[in-house]
Amino acid sequence: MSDNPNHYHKQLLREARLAKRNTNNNSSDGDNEEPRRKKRNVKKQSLNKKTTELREEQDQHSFDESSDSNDFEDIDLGVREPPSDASSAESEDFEEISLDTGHSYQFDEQSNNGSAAEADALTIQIRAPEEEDFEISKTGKGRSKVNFVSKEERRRRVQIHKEYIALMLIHLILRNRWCNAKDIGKKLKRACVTTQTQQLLTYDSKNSPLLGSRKLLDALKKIMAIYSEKFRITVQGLVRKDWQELGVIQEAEVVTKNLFKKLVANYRGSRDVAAQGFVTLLRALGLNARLVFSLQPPDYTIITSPTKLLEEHTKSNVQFMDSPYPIFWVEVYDKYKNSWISIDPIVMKIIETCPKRKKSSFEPPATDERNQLHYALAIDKVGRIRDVTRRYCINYNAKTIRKRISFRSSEDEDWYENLLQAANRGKKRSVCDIYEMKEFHERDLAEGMPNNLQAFKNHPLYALESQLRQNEVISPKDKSSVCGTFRIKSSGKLVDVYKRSCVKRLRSAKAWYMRGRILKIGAMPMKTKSSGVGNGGGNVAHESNTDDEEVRLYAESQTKLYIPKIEFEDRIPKNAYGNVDVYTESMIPENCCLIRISDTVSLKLLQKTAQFLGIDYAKAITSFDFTQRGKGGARTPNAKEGGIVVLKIHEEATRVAVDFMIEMEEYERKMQVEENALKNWRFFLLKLRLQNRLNKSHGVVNDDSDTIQFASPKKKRGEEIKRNEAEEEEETGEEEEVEEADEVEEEEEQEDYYDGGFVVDDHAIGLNDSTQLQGGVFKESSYINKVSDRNGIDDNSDEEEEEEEVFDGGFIVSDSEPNDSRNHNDAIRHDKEEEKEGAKEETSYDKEVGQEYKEMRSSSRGLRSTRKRVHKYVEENDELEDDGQRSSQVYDDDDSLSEAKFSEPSSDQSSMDFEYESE
DNA sequence: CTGAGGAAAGGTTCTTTGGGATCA
DNA sequence: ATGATCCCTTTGAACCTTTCCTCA
Repeated sequence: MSDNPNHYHKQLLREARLAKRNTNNNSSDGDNEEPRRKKRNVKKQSLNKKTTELREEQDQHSFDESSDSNDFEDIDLGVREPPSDASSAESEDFEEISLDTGHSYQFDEQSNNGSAAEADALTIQIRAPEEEDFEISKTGKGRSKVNFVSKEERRRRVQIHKEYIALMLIHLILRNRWCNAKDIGKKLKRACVTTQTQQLLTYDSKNSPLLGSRKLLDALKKIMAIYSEKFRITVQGLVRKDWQELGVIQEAEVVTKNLFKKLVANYRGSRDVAAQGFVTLLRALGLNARLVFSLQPPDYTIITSPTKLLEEHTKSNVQFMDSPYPIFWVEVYDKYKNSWISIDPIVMKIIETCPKRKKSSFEPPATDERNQLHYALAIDKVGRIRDVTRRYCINYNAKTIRKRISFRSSEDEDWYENLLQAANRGKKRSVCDIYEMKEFHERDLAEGMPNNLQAFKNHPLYALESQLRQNEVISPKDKSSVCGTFRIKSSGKLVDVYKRSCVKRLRSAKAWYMRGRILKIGAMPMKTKSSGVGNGGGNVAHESNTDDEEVRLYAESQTKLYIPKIEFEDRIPKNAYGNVDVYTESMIPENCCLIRISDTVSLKLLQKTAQFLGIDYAKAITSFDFTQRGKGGARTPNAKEGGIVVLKIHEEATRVAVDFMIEMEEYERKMQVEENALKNWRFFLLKLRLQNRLNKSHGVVNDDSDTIQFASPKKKRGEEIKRNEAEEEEETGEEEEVEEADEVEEEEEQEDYYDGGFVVDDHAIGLNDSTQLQGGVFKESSYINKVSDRNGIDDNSDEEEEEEEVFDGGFIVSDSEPNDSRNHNDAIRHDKEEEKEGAKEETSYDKEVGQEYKEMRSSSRGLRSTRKRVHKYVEENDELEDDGQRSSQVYDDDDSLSEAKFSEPSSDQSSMDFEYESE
C-alpha cells in the first residue's frame, strides 16, 4: 500500500470509472449491443402476452394498484379508485407489474396538494398469479435439499424486485408530501419544542461553527427525547419479506392523508409514521430535514425455492418479528459542518454522524431477516431524492452493491438510474448535494480492500489474478497495476491485488473484426487458448486446424478502428463476394453510405432502385446468423444483408428514388387490382357475346348451371343477356353494353374492391395530390400503353376502342402529352448544360433529382420523363458502361414485361373460349 | 467465519457467405 | 436446358458464471 492511501485510492477510482466508461462506449457503438437488446424485446413480448395491460389516462390516478394491493401495509394515496380499474384493484397479490424505465415514470410535483397523487403516464401491467411460478426445477438425485427455481421464476423475481422499488419510491414521495403539512407541524412544534431548544436553534453562530453544530445537536436531542416519549407505537411498520411471504398480509388500517395527520397529531401509529411525523416537526422548525427510507424489496439474488415455510406462512398470518433497526428515519442538514445528521427518533432513539471507516448503527447485520439495508433513499422537502446507501453501508462496494439491481446488468443499472432521474425531474442540485457527493466519495476511499476472497469477485476497484476469466488478462502486469497484497486466510498465501481498471478483455482477431476493429501492425497475442473452444459444430473437417491449434487473443488496445481502403473515389470497395462488410457504422467506406432495410424498405426494393437509377451498389453484410441444416449438426453461417451501400454522391438520389419506388409499388398494387377487374369484365363481356352468338345460331339453351363462374351476380348477367337478345345490331349493342358495364362497375366497386374488383378512375384520382400524380403518370406510361397494346393484339378492336374511351374518361391525354414533351425538352436542355458544367455535375444532378421529385409531386410531371432523364444521365455522364446498359435493359424489360402481362388474358380467354365452344 | 469444492442451472462465445426443389 | 426463386430451421458444444450447500 502506498503512503498516502487516500490519494492512491482516488486515482484508482478515477481509473475504474474511466475504464467502465470505455467499455460502455464500446458496447454501445458496437454490434454486440444488438443481441442483448433483441433478447430483451423477446422477453417483453412474452411478458406482454401474459399480462393484461392497463394504460392509465393522464388525469387518472395511476398508483391505484398499489393502494389496494395487500402486500403493503399502509399505503394510501388519498384517491378514489376509478371503477374501470376494478380488475387491477382486485389482484390480491401484487404479482407481475412491468414498468418501462425512463419514459414511463413521470412524477409530477407541480400539484402539491396531497389529494392528487399522480404520474402523467404510467403503464402498469399486472399479471395474474400463476401457480407454476413456484414450480421447482428439477433437482439432482443425491441433493434433494437444493431446490432452484425455474428460469421463469427468476425473471419474475427480478421483475418484482424492480416493481417493489418503483412502488416504494412512490410511497416515499407521497409520504414526504404529507410530511410538509404545516398545520400538523405547528401543532407538533408547540408540543415538543420548548423555548430553550428554540433558542439553541436560532443561535447565530457565524463566528463559531463548531458551537453552532453543537447547539443544533443539543436541540435535536431534546426534541427527540420529548417526541419519542410521547409517541406510542400501535401498529407494526413495514418489514422485509421473503419470496414465500409476499402474499402474507400484515393487518393494518389503510393510512390516508387525513388518518396520517390524525395519527401524527395523537402520537400514535407505526414506527414509520413516527419517523415521518418527526420530519414534519423538524421541517416546521425550519430545518432542512430529509425522510430516509430503506427500501425492503425481496432479494432477487435468492434463487432457491421456498420449502416448508411456505405453507406455514400462507396458512396462518404470522406476525413478523420487528427488526431492532429502523426502516424510516430522518436526516437533518448541519449547515455548520455541511454534513447530514442521522436521527432515529423512535426505534433506536439515536442521533448519529457516522465517521468514515466505522460501521453505521443504522446498518442491520446480514442475518436480520426483516431489515436489510440495500437501498436507502432520502427525500427532502421539495422532493429531491438521493440514494444515500453509501453513508450507511461500511462494505458498500464489496457487499451491498451485489444485492442491488444495478449490479445485475448495465440495463438494470440504467433502469435504476432512470427511475431516480424521473423522480427528480426538474429539480436542481443543491449545495448540500455537492458536499454529500464528496462525502460518499471519501467513504468509497475509506472502504479499502475487502477482507475476504469472495468479496474480491467483481469488485469495482480490485481484482485478483486467480479470479480472472479465461479471456481476461492483467495489462500492464507490473508494479503500476498492483495496488496491494492480500493474505488468503485459510492458506496464509500472500497474493497481489490488481486494479480492476488494468483487467483487459481479450478477443480473437476475427471477433474484433466483427466489432469493426483490426489488429495494429505487429500486435503480439496477449494470450492463446486452444481452438477446440467453441468449434462445436463448425467446419473442423474441411479446414485443417493442425497448424492453427490455438486462438490468439488480443486486447482492445492492440487493435485500431477498421477503415476500409478506398482505391477509387467513385468505386465501392467490395470484398471477394461483391459485398461490403458493415458490422458497425464505422465500417462503412468513407466515400459510401449505407441505406438500411426496414419494415417498409426491403432489400429487393433497394436493389431495384439502384438498378433503376443505374448506379453502382453493393449489398451490405451487417451480421451473421447460424442455422442448423439437417440433423448432422453442421451449422452453416448465413450472411445477413442489412441494406445496400451506395456511393455518397448517390445517397440523396437513392433515398429520393426509394421513396418514389415505395409509392410506385403501392400504385402498382392498385393498378393490378384495377387490371384484374378490367380483365374480368372484358372476359365477361366476351362470354356474353359468345353466348349471344351461340344462342342466335343454335337457339336458346334453358340451363342455369353455367360452367363458368363469374364474380358478378347472376341477376345482372341475366339482364344483360336479355338486353343483348333484344339488340340485334352489333355496333350499337356493343356500345350500350359497355356503358352498362361501366355502370355495373360503379355499383360493384363498393362491394368488393379487392376481390377481383376494380378501381374507378375518378375514385382513384380524387384521393390526394400524390395519387393524382401517380394516376397521371401511369395513365401516360403504363396504363395507356397496356390498353393500346391490347388493342394491337386483340381482334375485337372495335370493342376495345370503346372500352378505352370509357376507362380513359378520367384524364386528359391530349393535355398531358405536350406537357410531357415540353418537360422532356427541358430535360434535354438541362442535360446539355450539365455536360458543360464539368466537375460538379454529379452533385448538382443529385440535387436536381431531389428537386425534380418535388416538382413532380406538385406539377404532376410524368415518371417517364424522369426515367428518361436518369437514363440519359447515366448514358452520357456515367463512365460505367455496364451499369448504363443494365439500366437500359431494365427499362426495356419493363415494357416488354407489361406486354407479356397483356398477352395473358388473350391466351386465357382463348382457352376458355375453347372450353365453352366444345361444350 | 472462511474457503474449497461440488451440483445445477443459465448464460456466453464460437462459428463467419447453401442447396435442393420448383417455377418460368 | 437454364436461370431465378423459394424455402428449409431455430440448432450445439464447450466453457463460464452464479448460486446454494456441505465440510473442513
